[in-house]
Amino acid sequence: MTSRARRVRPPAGRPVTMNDVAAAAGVAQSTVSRILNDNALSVRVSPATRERVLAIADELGYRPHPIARALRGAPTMLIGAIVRDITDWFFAATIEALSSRARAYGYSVVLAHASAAADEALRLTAVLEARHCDAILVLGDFRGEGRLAEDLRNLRVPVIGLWQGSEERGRPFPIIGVDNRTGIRAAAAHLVELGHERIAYIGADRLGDMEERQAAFLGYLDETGIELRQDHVQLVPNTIDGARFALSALLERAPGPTAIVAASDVLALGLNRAAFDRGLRVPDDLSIVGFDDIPQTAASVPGLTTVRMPIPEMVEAGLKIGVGGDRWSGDGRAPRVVFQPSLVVRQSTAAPSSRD
Amino acid sequence: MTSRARRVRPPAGRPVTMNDVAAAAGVAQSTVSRILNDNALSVRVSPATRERVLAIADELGYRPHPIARALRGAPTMLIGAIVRDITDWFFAATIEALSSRARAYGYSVVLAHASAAADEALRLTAVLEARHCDAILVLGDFRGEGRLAEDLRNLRVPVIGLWQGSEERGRPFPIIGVDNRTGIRAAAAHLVELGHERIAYIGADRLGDMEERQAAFLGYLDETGIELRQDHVQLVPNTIDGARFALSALLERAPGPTAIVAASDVLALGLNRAAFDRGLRVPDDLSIVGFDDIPQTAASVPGLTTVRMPIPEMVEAGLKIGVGGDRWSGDGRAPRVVFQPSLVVRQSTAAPSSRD
DNA sequence: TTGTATGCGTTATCAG
DNA sequence: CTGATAACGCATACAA
Repeated sequence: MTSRARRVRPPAGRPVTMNDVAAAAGVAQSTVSRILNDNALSVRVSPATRERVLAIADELGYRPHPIARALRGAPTMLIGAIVRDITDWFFAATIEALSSRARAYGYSVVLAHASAAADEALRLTAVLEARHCDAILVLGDFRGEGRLAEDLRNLRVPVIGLWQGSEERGRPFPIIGVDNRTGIRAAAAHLVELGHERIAYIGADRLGDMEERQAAFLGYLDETGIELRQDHVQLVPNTIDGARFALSALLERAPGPTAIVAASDVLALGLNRAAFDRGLRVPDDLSIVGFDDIPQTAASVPGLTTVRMPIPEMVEAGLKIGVGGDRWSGDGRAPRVVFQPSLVVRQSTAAPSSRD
Repeated sequence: MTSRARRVRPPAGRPVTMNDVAAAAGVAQSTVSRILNDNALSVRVSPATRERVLAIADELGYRPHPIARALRGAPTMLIGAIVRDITDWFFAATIEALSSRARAYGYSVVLAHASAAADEALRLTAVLEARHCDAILVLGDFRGEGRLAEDLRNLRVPVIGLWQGSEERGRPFPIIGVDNRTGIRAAAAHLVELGHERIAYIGADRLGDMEERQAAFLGYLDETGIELRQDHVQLVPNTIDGARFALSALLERAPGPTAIVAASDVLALGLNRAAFDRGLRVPDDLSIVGFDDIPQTAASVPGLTTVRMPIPEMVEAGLKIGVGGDRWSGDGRAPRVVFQPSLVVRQSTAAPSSRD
């Protein structure tokens, strides 16, 4: 250890910059920069200075300043997730999958939920912070939030929509969705095959995917000639309590349904709990089939028959388009990817009991 | 509209900067800057130029560049959340609460989960991106991730730990926790009052809070003179499947427990489902009490007796210390806030059935 | 009242 | 091989 080996720590209380390292090493700051990112550089530095600078950088505890890098145009390695309602278990599961998958790409996730009291200022905020991000995933349907759509349109970063419903209104960004029609028809067909004849539907209003599921349900019953009472279609908030409310409405006029198709697992699980609270046994007195296959179904008593949504695969597809190999150039038609759901039969569905 | 009214849009394909606005308005960039943040400025600009510049900024669609601002030292309005396991429903609920509360402060949340395959590089990443943030909340116990702790220590931003367990090892940052002892004793006392005598415990290993709960449970049984069989304490992963495994183990040697204290709701819900799959009725054959009162309990059949964790309040306290009015100066002892949990009795607990 | 100049921490392009 | 120097977009002390 030479007499010069002990170097002056720059005044603690301030992060160590390249300048500090350069000063301590007696070289130019640009030299430090070159050494510290030697990856794709054409110029080479002498092993001697490299060693020295690296050692000093380490000793001083130098850490690159991501914001300064970002200002220079480097990617921020941040993915923005604009989510309609983070309290919705479905979107929670989505964020979980997104966060996990994003990490595989080296990205982290910035949450911006626009839900509920989404007044103008907040929508703007969500968009402003978006400029921190390398890509934005819009999770869920944001119809009615006209301003958000417009803000997104003016953004410089790629935007990918997931679960936006399938309407083709010339959206300027890629969309990833699911074949709701196939999913719902599988669910309804399953109930019909079990022998149910009074099948109800509960869903939520104003949400693209939900509306498609409702239409698919009505279409299927129509085709198969099964009668559907008007009051056996209930539209409620997509919550546990919403489902409770829906069940009350469905049972108001006898005979009630022997089976219910719920447009989401949240509603299905809420239905299941509400049925229990009313003393109805599932599936003996009431069959329930959900949609999404969220992780919460693993704790459901009884196990929930549902339509599996390939959440991880869909998120992965979104990442590929946003920051991965499938990046969309922005030319021509925005790509649309549609995934196929599949029925998962568990214990919440059975043949209608004979006493009906 | 004068002949000069149509101004040249700066070459689309690049965000509009203050310079663009300045050029279009024929003023200096600094003037634009002054006008655009007129808040606490001592200097005044002429109403004429102000009008003009504002109009042009609007016309050009100027948006401030948050990264440039951040480089100048402005807060990023980002809160980092380092979470041990985002698939854990408890932490999912925490993130939900955090995201909601943070918005009230004008902040968004950056997720960085360090879980599972947390190799060195990733830990560093988590810390690097941290410099984007104005504060960091560490959710859950990270013992064993020694490097993370060290990295956090060197950080320039305030760090607040939540649910780290209560050990007082001279941590250099504020901690917010819950009184595990009181919570577990309330749960156990409830079962004892119902008449249970064979009470088991299941929890997870290596987690600060979990260990405290276990110790509290053992201590309580000891005090009240209730016998505890060695194999009636099961340590498993904090998952639905972990609980399933634990139940198998608990029932291996007759007589099995008539009641189980689970160290988390995830375990309790898993237990409930596993009991159902084995044909055990809850609470008739088996009483279950959980810990946390996560939102998923609202869908549980039957309703889960549990110990309520004041998640929103705790998150709020963390935000107050990190970015709110209770900011910690860094001097003296780091503050510790301990919240009190409370028992919520629902349907998963009852007196042991007489056939036992 | 407004313009000029400087710096925040990097990276990149020049010269030397 | 290395050292100046100029951006990146913005805020601000200082000069006019």
